[in-house]
Amino acid sequence: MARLPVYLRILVEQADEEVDSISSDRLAELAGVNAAKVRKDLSYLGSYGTRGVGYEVAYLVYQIRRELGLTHDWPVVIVGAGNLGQALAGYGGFGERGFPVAGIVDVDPAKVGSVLGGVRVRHIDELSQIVQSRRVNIGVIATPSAGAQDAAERLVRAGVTSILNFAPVVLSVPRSIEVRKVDLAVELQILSYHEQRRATQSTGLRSVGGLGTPGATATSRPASA
Amino acid sequence: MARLPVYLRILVEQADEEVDSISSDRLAELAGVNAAKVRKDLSYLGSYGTRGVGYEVAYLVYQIRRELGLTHDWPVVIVGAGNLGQALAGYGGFGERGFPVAGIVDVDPAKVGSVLGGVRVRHIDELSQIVQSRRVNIGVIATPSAGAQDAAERLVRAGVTSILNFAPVVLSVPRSIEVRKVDLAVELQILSYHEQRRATQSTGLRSVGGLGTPGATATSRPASA
DNA sequence: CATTGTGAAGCGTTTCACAGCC
DNA sequence: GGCTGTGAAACGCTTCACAATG
Repeated sequence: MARLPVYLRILVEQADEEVDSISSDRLAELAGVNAAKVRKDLSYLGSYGTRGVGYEVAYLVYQIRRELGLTHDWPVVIVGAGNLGQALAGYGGFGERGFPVAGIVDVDPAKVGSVLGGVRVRHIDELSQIVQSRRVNIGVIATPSAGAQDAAERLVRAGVTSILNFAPVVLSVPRSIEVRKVDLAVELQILSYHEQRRATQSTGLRSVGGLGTPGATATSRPASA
Repeated sequence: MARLPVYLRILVEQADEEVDSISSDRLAELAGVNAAKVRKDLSYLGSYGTRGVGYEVAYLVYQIRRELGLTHDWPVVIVGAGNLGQALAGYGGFGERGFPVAGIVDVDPAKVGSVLGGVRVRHIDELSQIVQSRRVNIGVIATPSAGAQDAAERLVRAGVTSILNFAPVVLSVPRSIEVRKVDLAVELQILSYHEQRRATQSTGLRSVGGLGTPGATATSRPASA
């Protein structure tokens, strides 16, 4: 599931380069995964490749877009106009990829009014109004930890049904709400874990064991030709 | 593995609130996971709880920190001083959590010299020098997609052994390098997939099936008392 | 007697391996 | 001949269930 967006990006790139047919082998190589996995994944879409040939790029792009619901835009609203909120709003790739920023809100009246990436920061009390008038389904939480739960509750009350949470807290929301979390500290700590293993392994300071590193965890394999 | 940092954060919070003993049940509730999972996870650390009582918070914090290699700081270097790089540098929580920003570099001479979050932006040619003098092991790629592979190669050449990549591309690096990826577009597209399912399910436009949503995927469960 | 630690079962995902097809 | 589609095996992670124990 998390791989479909990756395939999609690669396929779009390939289409830009006038490639119109691709094998599972090649796609796997570009995506840094196993070819059998690519075929299994694509088989769930019900879309068919051609045996002996491969998959038609344009058709696959269409199918994946369809499956992911990317046939139309999904406006998002950002809660929190601090460093991160500003960066997200300013990052053009958001709108480009079908997720235009319908609004940014903050609790701090001092932040209201400034313009970020073409969108004016509004007060959080206007959240419901933005969500309703712009038909927003997806909310992004870019507040400090302390404000995240409140932001989530406001988003849910406003009618948002999916949340992307950048705050390092476990949100408590109704189970019908889809939540995804991006936690920078967690990512860095996982890297730190590997660095530490590296260090202790070579010096033999610690005996054995530790948590598993099956093969090459989350690591991208070289994909050059 | 990815859960240890979450436990750690919660345990530190609990310690701040003067809680000195915690059961797997309670920790599981706060972390939004199953209690058996917590116990299994903690058992890998070799750290022992007390049957009938629970785990000693301070001791667990120490053990997890140790396992994750968080007993000392890991300076990081950020490549790319655009929106995201700026936000990352400006985000204080980075240094607080043991990952001080040792430097920010950019290819664009126009960006060099400005100061972000107390760190002056330097030219990418100085990367090696920063990595070596500051003993940096972890690099963060915050460049546009087009520059990411080059950034990765420079980081590796400079001696970095772990990379956190925010660019939506599959990096090709030696297998000894640990890479983690944070892809905002992928996260949003996964949410879009769920939104789309929601929409089609209720209107019955599409028949059945689709990719699995086992239970409540990646969703945090309510954890209130 | 509440709670840990852990074998064993359950389950979803990955990989293999090859039949089927163009 | 080359490549897809897919049963079946392998694997790893999650959950159960309960014996062990402070």
